[in-house]
Amino acid sequence: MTDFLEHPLSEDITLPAVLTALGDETRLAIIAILACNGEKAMTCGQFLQLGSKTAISYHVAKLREAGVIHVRPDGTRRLLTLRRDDLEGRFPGFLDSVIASAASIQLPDAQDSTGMQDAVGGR
Amino acid sequence: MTDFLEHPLSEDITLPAVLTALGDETRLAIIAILACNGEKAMTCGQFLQLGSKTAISYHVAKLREAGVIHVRPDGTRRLLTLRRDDLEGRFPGFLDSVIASAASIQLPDAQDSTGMQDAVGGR
DNA sequence: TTCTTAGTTCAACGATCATTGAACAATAGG
DNA sequence: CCTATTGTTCAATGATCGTTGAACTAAGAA
Repeated sequence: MTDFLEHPLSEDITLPAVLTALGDETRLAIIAILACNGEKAMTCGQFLQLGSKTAISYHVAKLREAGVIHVRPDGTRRLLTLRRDDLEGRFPGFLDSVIASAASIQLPDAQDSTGMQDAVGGR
Repeated sequence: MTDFLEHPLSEDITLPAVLTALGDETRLAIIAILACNGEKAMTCGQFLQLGSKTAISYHVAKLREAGVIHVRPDGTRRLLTLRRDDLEGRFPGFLDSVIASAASIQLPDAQDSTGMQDAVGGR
């Protein structure tokens, strides 16, 4: 596993890149879930409701490369956090409005019918 | 010219569609210019600095289909306006933050070196 | 009518996208 | 050691994207 995860510097985060990164239902769901999880980091595995292991890895990389999230290796896991402060500094008010609007979107539910089960609470 | 231009109803405007529509430098420039033009409508021809006639037509259609702008036929022209109220109703604060952030992006300048010349005023 | 202006439509093209499955790497636990 | 667990990488696939140029439509002006 390449341990040097590239993150753009705050000042290198661009609006088109962020908009493109968020213009996908899966990635929007990821940041919505991250946001309503407070400051706590989450792992890739907690998003498997949204797609295959490979797909999540792909989308997480997109969000990281755009500067939307930070990814920190922790053993075999990756701890994901929203880059709230960096985004607020670059595009004031933007992330909050996106999160507020995205929160009302129904998450693509997993292959059972028990509702969100522990989609947000983690496991 | 098909005179029935399809616009999504306000309640059918989705966040992923809007984010995707704005995740392109040319389209971001279009809405930034529209925004700093106040309430006044603009025509496609006023954006030819940003690309060919065909390209502008393509991007304007994308913005319209996503619900970001309204397009009204007026003779052979199309009068473009931002759907400010509809977007504010659906995603409060979103458009303003995007416009504020996009305003500081340098517009792709035309093929001369005189700066922005009449980038906003049209030709 | 003819000519011009404003914009659309179409087919083509190369580029990027999102997904899949198989293989792999790295850590953790027995 | 062996074996899960967690996540990445790769090649392949079909879909969508953004641009181009040519042809076209619609309206206005001479």
